[in-house]
Amino acid sequence: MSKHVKEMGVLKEHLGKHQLKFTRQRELILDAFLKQEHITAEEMYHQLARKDPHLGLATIYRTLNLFCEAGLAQARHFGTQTQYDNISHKGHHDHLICTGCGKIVEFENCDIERLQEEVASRNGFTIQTHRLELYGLCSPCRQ
Amino acid sequence: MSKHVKEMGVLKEHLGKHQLKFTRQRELILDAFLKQEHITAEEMYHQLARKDPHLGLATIYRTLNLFCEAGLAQARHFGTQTQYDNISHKGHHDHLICTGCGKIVEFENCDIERLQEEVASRNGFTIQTHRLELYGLCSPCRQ
DNA sequence: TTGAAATTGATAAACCGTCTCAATAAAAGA
DNA sequence: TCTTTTATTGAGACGGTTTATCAATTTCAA
Ligand SMILES: [Mn+2]
Ligand SMILES: [Mn+2]
Ligand SMILES: [Zn+2]
Ligand SMILES: [Zn+2]
Repeated sequence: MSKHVKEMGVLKEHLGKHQLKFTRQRELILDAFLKQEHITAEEMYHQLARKDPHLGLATIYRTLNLFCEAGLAQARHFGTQTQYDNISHKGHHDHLICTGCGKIVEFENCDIERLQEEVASRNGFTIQTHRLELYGLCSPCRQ
Repeated sequence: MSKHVKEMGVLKEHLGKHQLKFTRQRELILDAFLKQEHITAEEMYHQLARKDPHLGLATIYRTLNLFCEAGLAQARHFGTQTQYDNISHKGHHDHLICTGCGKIVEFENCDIERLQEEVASRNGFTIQTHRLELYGLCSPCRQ
């Protein structure tokens, strides 16, 4: 009856290719992760403490990093902490972040991405990844 | 005979407005900072150890953060460390970063900035700041 | 020159994420 | 299934970076 069948498949395929094992913890953490857009290891730790009080913080970190390698998540260093971004069904995207209330809006913009390529090639670079964050005030926070 | 007269003025004005004092350390650190495009506190600490072996690391951190408040620097959390970006005469700009050799190229692109505004207003946001980093390989690093 | 107030340097502490390692669990083989 | 191998886990130690603390010192306005 578990949801996230497709993503669980992605994880299992990655595990298979790397001689890794499918564990109760990995299943539990993936289920919780896929319900979020972004989450920190610490947040997930507290959230899962109810379901399994013995789940260690190190396991959360290890598992979220595993999800990154499997292409389900993407780590973003955000201020002092690391946010794990759920990219399982969305793929790449960038973020608008309200400095008032902390709200995060995801967006994609092909024109910007194209101009990025232009800037890169003009400087002799080949882009591998990028990071774009717009900080400002959302409509409610401006009153 | 010191250079950086203009920036020293900016600093002094900020100090004056906030009841802060102009010290030998602040002058020394600003002079060193303005010779760099980007630098970490640790790098500056080692660099200045020759001129003043007693300059404390905490003072470097405090002073670089002060420069941010005065609008001379901008902190960017970069991996595990904080880079202080010299924006005194360049103003805002973004970065191309080579994942091979670590080289950083600064750039400005009005078209991208304009599209960012568009994205923001379409989502009801007013942009205060943004952060755009393009990661890839520079021409030498691609062989 | 004096004195209030800010600053400094040394170091402790906080914080975040990784590492270590003995115990446990998974899965492959018999 | 039972056995054996190998990966994983959880607890806590650890390491790197930045901030907090505080007594001594320096700045600067009066
Ligand atoms: Mn996102
Ligand atoms: Mn720069
Ligand atoms: Zn808001
Ligand atoms: Zn390079």
